[in-house]
Amino acid sequence: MPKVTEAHLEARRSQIVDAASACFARRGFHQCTMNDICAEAQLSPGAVYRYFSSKEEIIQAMAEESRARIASLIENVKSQGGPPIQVLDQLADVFFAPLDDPGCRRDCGVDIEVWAEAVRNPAVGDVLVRIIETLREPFARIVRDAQERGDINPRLDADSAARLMISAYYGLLMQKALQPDVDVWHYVTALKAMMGGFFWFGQKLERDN
Amino acid sequence: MPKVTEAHLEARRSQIVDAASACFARRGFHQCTMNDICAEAQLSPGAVYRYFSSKEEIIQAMAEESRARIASLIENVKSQGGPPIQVLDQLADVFFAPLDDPGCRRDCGVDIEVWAEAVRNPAVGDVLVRIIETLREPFARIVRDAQERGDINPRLDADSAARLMISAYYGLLMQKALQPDVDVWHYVTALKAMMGGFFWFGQKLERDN
Amino acid sequence: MPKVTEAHLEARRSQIVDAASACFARRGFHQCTMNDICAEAQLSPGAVYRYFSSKEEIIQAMAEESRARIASLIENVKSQGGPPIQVLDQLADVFFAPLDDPGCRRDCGVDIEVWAEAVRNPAVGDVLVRIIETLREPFARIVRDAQERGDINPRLDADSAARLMISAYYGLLMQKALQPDVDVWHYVTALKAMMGGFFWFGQKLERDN
Amino acid sequence: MPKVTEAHLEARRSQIVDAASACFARRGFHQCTMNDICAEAQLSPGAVYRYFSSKEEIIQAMAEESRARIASLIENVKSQGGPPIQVLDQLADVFFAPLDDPGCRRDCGVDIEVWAEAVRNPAVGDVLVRIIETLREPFARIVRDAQERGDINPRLDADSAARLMISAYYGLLMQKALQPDVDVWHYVTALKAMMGGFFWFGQKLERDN
DNA sequence: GATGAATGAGGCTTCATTCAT
DNA sequence: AATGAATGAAGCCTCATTCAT
Repeated sequence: MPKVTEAHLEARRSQIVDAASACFARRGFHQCTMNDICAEAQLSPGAVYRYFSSKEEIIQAMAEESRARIASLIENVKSQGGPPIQVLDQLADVFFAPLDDPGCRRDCGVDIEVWAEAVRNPAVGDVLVRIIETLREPFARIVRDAQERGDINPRLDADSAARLMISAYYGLLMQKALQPDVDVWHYVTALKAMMGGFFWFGQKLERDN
Repeated sequence: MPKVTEAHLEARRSQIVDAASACFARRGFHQCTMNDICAEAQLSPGAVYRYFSSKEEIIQAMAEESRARIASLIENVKSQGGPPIQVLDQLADVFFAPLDDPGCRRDCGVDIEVWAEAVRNPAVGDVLVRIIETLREPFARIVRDAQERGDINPRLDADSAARLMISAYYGLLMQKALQPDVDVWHYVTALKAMMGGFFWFGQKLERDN
Repeated sequence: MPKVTEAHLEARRSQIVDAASACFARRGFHQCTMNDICAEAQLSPGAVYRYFSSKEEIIQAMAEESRARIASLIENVKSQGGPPIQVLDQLADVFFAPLDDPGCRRDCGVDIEVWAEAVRNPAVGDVLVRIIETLREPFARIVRDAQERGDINPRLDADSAARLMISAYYGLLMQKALQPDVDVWHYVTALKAMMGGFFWFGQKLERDN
Repeated sequence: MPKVTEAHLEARRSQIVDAASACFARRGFHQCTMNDICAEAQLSPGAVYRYFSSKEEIIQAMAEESRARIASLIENVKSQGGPPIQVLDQLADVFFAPLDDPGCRRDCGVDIEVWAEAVRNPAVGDVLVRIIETLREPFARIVRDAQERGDINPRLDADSAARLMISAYYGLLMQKALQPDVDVWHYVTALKAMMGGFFWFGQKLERDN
């Protein structure tokens, strides 16, 4: 009956990662002790260490969960089809909506800490690189497809355009972490205008305002 | 003799902050001990604590030094005058150039760690907010000035535009920290194209390619 | 059906003690966890604890097994009869032969650890004392018998002589544990020479070379 | 003034090693915590870790101290000169005397634990090997010298003879650790008889009884 | 002003043992 | 009889900070 065990194993791992997320959000990585996580997960240290062999591995799992969430977000939007501009619009909406949540400050903080961790910790770094690639590839593909169809200036570097969009997202995330009052939708409007003026020949700027 | 003392005090503080920067770049904040910093600064712990009352205060000072550097960069460019588009172009060049340095990975790492620290630590947070404002204000002013002169679409939210530029900078910084091979100048070209298509009515996209 | 149960119980205990011996030989007592032992024995912790109520009890059982082996070795040799000097010779051969095995380093290590354990742990201590007595008694008896028959100097303290023989064995065991290249048979030859010159009046030294 | 520092450093190391010896004697290595040692040494954990980077390193230092003590014992006796048989006699007296102390059980226990540690821990193993060699070499040299002078049977393997003497010492140490009532001087008498009968042609057994 | 030895709270992790199933 | 997930006390060690000199 590996089914039960497998399910149980995943349930426990989730339980722990969720508890860790909550703790990290509350106090940050380095202020947060394993005991905090254990208490939050209502598990003993020994139990937690059955599922993760170190604090770092929990962070890794958290990053990976984050990656999977992002990948499925993108997949969802892409699977609905539609013209590139609409796909990009929807992606923008889907990604930025959570940043408008008043409680997002916490999650943004964790995201930045994960990023900081990634710089020093190759295992986490790999996951973050995969997140970047998970974002960059579909963005770049959309741009390239549109370029082939003649909708976008063909001389534009698709990868750089994709990276700019990634920057738009993470850059706002960072700013919101410190200044929660920044207006997300004004920012998104400006972003869309930028993408519109940028990408589509003859696109009217007015559409975005 | 307050003059001498003052100078000495500042020299020591600089010495310590520089040592700390080097250590942080090498191993990261939380991996880096006060002893590491003391060794790097060739000072005893007691001496270091004469100038900074905690590790956190050193980080704060480091962030503050970073802010001052950024402010003076901007001041330099602005003081040269010229039309807004040219000022922005030059700002972009000045800011992004260091990211093209092969050794920038380290410094980017420290920047991100400072950001993570800022989220949990109000004193550092304040400094980082001032950095954001140091960037946002002149950017927004340039946009607003251009709007008043009719050079930029008046319906655009100047603050959001400024924040997008900040995002473009920190977003690349983050990506470079994990993927040092990203091409900075392709990215900057795309960024300028975006700003061009975005801001200036009638501006030709071709100018950016 | 107590017979079946009894047999099963003993089989399980043996299985566990053997597994423990293997683990201890591999990594040492204190480096070796109950889980290691369980894995080696292909048994769950719960099962192991059904047969032994603590790790210490396993060590005790291992020591006891060792004692039984030693006792039967001696019994075997003694049951073959023969003059004392020949019995001693054969005992020496039987005891020292295993120390000549290239893999003996491991077993020697375990023996020494058991000895160390015995010092702190009365239960194990008792078993080790019985081992000493298991050796001392027959040795001393052989000496005393020979003294009564006039073959050995009657003024010699039989117990001390027996203890010297025990020392000769365990002393080499210790040296082999650290220096596996020590030549066992040179050592044994010297030992026999010593015993010969020592015990038997008129015995020629030359017999041992 | 490196003098002060150097002296202080050695004093502290001694203080710590002494405290550790006391603790180990009382409770054994693995039952003894770093905190126990700190308390015994009246030092904080941090202080202890300034001088030794791990518990294991303390054990190593203890073993090394033991080696030095043994080496100087031997040096002392040898420097007094005299015929080989007399040197050996004196060495025996000097080595075995401490085993007659009623409190020796503790120290014997520590010695055995060090030996057990040496089997698993190469650093300690090296020190123990040096101890063996510190004993073996002078013993073997004495034997060889006597052989050259014709005092000892030349066909005897000097190294094996030396190792037998080492065994005589450590073997008794082990037995005393478990059976403190063993009579040391009976044992030594028997040992000397053995060496006498063994080594010296024509030597009368009666001299040893 | 400077030194650096000392402090000591507290972090991460291990592992012998238990107990619900 | 057996399983193996869970427990939780306790160990080793770190490191920001202090203070006697």
